[in-house]
Amino acid sequence: MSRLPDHLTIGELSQRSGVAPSALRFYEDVGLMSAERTGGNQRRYPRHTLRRVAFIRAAQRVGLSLDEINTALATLPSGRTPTKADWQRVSRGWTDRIDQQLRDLELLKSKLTSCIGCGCLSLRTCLLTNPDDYEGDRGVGPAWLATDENLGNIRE
Amino acid sequence: MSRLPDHLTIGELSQRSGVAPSALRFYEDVGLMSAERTGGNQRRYPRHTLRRVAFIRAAQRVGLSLDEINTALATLPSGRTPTKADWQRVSRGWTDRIDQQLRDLELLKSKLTSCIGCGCLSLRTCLLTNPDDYEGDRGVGPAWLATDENLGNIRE
DNA sequence: CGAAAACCTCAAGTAATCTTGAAATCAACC
DNA sequence: GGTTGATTTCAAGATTACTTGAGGTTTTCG
Repeated sequence: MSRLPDHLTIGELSQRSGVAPSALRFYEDVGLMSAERTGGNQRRYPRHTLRRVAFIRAAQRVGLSLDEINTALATLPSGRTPTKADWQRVSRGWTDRIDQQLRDLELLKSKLTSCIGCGCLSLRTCLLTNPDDYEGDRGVGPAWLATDENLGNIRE
Repeated sequence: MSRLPDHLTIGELSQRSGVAPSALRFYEDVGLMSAERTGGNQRRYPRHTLRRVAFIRAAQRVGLSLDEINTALATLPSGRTPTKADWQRVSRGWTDRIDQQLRDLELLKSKLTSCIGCGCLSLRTCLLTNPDDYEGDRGVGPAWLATDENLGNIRE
């Protein structure tokens, strides 16, 4: 229980990271991590692998694909142990990314709110679906948005 | 061009909604929408179908799966045309959902920020991956977080 | 009328991220 | 040393949301 070995089995790493063994093997397959092996060919993970798994999961939560994570990891120096500065450089991008996501969500929310206000769900005015305005050739102005007749024919 | 027919072909609906024909057919397959047919079996969409497509895409942007969207649509009255109130009820849930997403992201960001501050990426302290705290039996206190030796063994 | 563009169905493929299962081996414990 | 639980590999399957292709029909337009 409290033995604190400096190598973890895949089961232990799974327990402690909350990532299924199958996922860990998968990460290895795609080159995101590696493992030492016992004489009997079982994986043994050095302790710092926990950090690597943390990195991967955190990056995923920021919305990176495994491919992108691989790329991000590749920008870390392979010759030497990454410094705090290296790590900060990489994770800085995440903060930016989160900020962008926050902005997107805020925008979506405000659009949705005005949609609820008018109750229309018009493709033209409610740009939930099309971030860029696009052409539709209906000749009806904004007034129709509020008319009851235009509402909710969603279920036909 | 400006004929404004009250039925659209799949190509027209695709153009105006920005959704590929194949996707529209797919939505029909999974029961998200329906279409009238010509004598020659081609789809013809009543104009309000645009709104339904808008609904679907908007819901997707809020993070709903097509299954969830189907469920949401099912809560709309099938006998009558949904009212503005019906529609607002449904989309209210979206706003809540967006708010939740915003909260999650803010939390993630603040955690990430403190992680960057210490540069550690410890599974225990940076709960990016595990929202709920969990047990790890290392006996080392917070102090190690700042030591250089613990940093960035991400690339082993 | 006849050609071209658009549409039809159905099956299969794609992409990402894993999970499951089978059959066999390894490690740990008494 | 044997039993049991953990681990191994490899192939195939799961899920979501579509796209692509083949082979054939319909619509439209000149």
